[in-house]
Amino acid sequence: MSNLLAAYDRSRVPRYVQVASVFRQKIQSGEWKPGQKIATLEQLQREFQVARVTIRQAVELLSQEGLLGARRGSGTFVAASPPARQWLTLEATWDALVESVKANKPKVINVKRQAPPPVLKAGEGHPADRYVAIESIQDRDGQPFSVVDLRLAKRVFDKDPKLFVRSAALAALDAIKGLRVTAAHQRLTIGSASPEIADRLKIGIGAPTLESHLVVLDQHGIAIYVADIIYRSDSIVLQIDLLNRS
Amino acid sequence: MSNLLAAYDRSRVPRYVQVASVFRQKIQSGEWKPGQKIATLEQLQREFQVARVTIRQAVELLSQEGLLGARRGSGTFVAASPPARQWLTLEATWDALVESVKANKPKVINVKRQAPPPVLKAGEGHPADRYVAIESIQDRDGQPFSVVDLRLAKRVFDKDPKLFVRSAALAALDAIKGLRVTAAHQRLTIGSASPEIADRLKIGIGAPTLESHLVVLDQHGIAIYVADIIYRSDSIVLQIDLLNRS
DNA sequence: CTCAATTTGTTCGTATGTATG
DNA sequence: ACATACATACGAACAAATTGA
Repeated sequence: MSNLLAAYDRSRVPRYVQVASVFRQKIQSGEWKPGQKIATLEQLQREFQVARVTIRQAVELLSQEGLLGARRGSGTFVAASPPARQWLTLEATWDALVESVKANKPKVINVKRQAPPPVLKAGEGHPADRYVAIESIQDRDGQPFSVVDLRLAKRVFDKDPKLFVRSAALAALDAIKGLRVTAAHQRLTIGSASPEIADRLKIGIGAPTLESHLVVLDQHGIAIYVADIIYRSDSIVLQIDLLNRS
Repeated sequence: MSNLLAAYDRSRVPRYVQVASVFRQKIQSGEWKPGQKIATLEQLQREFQVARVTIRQAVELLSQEGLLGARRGSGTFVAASPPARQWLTLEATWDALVESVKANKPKVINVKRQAPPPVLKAGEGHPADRYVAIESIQDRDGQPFSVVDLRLAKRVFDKDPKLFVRSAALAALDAIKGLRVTAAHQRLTIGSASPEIADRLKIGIGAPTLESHLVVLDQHGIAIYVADIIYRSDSIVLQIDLLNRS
């Protein structure tokens, strides 16, 4: 085994939190099965090269999350039915994406009728004359899972303002007649939550996020839809059919 | 402005680390430009609602990373040329993916001629008779960026064992004659690094990772290639053309 | 049933890190 | 830089519950 102590120090996260995140992963991956008794504190202490109290703190943390339960004299056990993770599937094709966002009812936070144009990189088309900005939060089961900062070409927005505010803009785009989408491109990266985002997604500041930069072009190569979408990183799955036979 | 103090407490990461991660994001996103003078400690202290020393600690952390520099009496400045991030683009179509991995020279850590079959979920095809396991690390510029845990159908592996060990297995798959790939599916999630992975990728334990579960089926629906690939989450971009007109 | 071994829970002392004013 | 308070981390010891011989 390699040098664990050096690994702990590569991060400034408290050790018991690091240990807890390893435990959590083991439970969620199924390496530790529901109801199973895990190793004793002493064994774990040796395995993770930390003090017993530190293991205890990690166990304590996961007990609060409902993933572990410790019983004095008998041992520590994985919960019989650990809280199931609610996965949210991100789609990687236009049709599937539009279909999946139809169910969304965004909470609109802010609408600016006159907004500065979005920053477009090479290959992201030409800017429209004017843009409208729409900020919104997407929920599922009352839990926020993404924050959307959208620039929409005003010309497009004006075709049906209410529709764009009431429903997911992508679905609205698809529904509008006489509009031809000729290119749609998504760029995904992993970032960390700013204070505003952390507040809106109910996650910690600096917690990992999945950031999507989504650009849609019309038949003239004009960027009519430019969104920066930030998802909470737990509970997000991206499914990609590499051969595109849907 | 919302309640920052509650947001800090949602995470057990030290405050100055949280503040530092916000600063880092501002620099990397370009909101704070190279060479620019940032706000004074007093202003930042008010904005972030933390003590002065806490801001100082965050600045200190980023100074060590070469992103900030503080000069007594004059202020704190963004580095003139912050260390550029090396982006690694993940492709979302078979052809682009195969093309992109051709340049990879994996460091093979371990090869097992007889390995247990991979765990296949619904829609991931049928298992082959026998599998070979290959563990490897992918580097770029001497920096490890991913760890691959691969199960390869033995029948396929035996067609050219050296090729599979020497080059990226996906490219090798594509190169082998008489093999028809009929489906290839990728499932991406965001996870956290186990001690082993942390050690191999030179990141902190529990640091966010991008996990790819990649399954390739042959003409009989047999899962001939099943890989679990773990990437460091910084420096990864996923490009998706939603309309597939490449 | 009793006893001893096992296992978690709790506390003490100490040192260092974090956070505030 | 200082004073203060609390969190983290370690090692060690002891208490309390459980188990099985």
